[in-house]
Amino acid sequence: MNSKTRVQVQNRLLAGLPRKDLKRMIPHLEPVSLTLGEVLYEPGARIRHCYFPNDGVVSLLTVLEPHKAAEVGMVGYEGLVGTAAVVGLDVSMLRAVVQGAGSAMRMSTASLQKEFDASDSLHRGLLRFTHSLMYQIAQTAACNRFHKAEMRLARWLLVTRDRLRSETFYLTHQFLSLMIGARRVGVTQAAGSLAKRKLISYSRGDVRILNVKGLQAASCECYGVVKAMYASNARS
Amino acid sequence: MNSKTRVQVQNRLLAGLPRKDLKRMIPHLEPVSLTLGEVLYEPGARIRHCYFPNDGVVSLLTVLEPHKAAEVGMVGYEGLVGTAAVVGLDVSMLRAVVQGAGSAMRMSTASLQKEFDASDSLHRGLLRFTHSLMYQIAQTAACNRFHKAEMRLARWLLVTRDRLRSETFYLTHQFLSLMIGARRVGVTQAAGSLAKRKLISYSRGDVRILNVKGLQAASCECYGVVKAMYASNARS
DNA sequence: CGCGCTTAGTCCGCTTTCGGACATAAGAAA
DNA sequence: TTTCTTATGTCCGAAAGCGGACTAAGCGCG
Repeated sequence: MNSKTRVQVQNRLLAGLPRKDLKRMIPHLEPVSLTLGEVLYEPGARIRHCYFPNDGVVSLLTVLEPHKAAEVGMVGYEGLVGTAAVVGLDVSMLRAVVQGAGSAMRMSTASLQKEFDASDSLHRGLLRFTHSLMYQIAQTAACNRFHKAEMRLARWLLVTRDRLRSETFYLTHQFLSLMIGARRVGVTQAAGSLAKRKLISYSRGDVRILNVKGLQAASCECYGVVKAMYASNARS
Repeated sequence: MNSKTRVQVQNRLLAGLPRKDLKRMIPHLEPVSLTLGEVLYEPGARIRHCYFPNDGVVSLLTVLEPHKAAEVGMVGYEGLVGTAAVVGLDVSMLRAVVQGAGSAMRMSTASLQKEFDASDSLHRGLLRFTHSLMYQIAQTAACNRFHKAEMRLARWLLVTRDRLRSETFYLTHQFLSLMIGARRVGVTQAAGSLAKRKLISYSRGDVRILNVKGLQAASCECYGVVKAMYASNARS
């Protein structure tokens, strides 16, 4: 039994495929671990592999300057990182960075392009996911414009909690500031305010979510909107 | 000669199709005029038709509250309004509103879905356009976060100028405020500042761009970034 | 002509964020 | 233990944006 067959495929796009299609893909799928902070794509760089996360989370960031970026979307086990490469746009405009450690199945873009044409199921699943992601990004665009740092932080923590299925994770203020597109100081203040209200605790990178309901109340509606959108997408 | 055959198909997605594919689609394509301010989709409403603009521009907005919205993308003759419907997500999350009058070919989503499956060319063109749009939205998400109202306004005017191929157009401050996601007062101030520097003139809705170079300097880099992205996409 | 509607310009006080600098504090390394 | 590095917490003045209210200017229409 080699490492490939040992890995559980939890990715929803892959798991939803007919056995036949998945079997054909297996030889081209390489299990890889996603380590915290790992950068999968950098803007302007060629996309050589696409990633089907099994667990963990990958954040997509628009980078304006090296230390000025904002997260525009998150991809977990429900999707694929690198959708653009599938249609031939293989130079990334975004930075993709592992934000919650986990594992993924990766595939060269060339192989994936072939499979994309060969498997109707994969084709449909990918297109549908892409559009969900687009809506997520669109919601984030408005959120970035209108909602305060504290609300965005609360939203971000909730989304991350859902994805990682955990109430605690490791994050520095510096990292969070890149995610929600604020200054580190802004994160310190927002996190302090949430902590004061016992919604979270925070200690040197160790975040604990103490009160989910309360955190939802402190976040913006974008959390619920995007979650509902993904849920309805999963059903249909 | 009926009205259908009289209309010039200028839309790039349609014009790029093999004659055979286009011929098959013609009976299902209905020429419609896009009138300024017309709302094609409202969030939550079903998408019944998709639009291939020939000229004019359609803005895509994320709406948070009836009078709180931000534009996340613009679609003109290079694309299609309603891409999501093609993959079965036929409830719009965005508002689509005609921002520059013109004309389009429209098609029922059912017909378009069939053609999407039948025509490889259309299929490829649509997927590629969708990803360009996604990048555009992602850039806007960061722009909304980091750039000042005046820069966003300058960017918006430049993009609109490119799309409409005109140096003058009709826009109220109220309308612009929805586009760039600011208050009407914010638009008044920003427009006043640009006018003072002789980059534009503004009089009761009548906008004239006086100095393109200067306006570019006053705008954020997002203008160039998105423009370059579309250009490279058109080439490849 | 004049009323009323839409569009535009201004003012105010308040909150949020910015950019920069600086002072702790916890862990890791020496 | 001491030193370094990284992570946090705090403070400042300045800028931008918010929400609301109010004035003024153009325009159509009776």
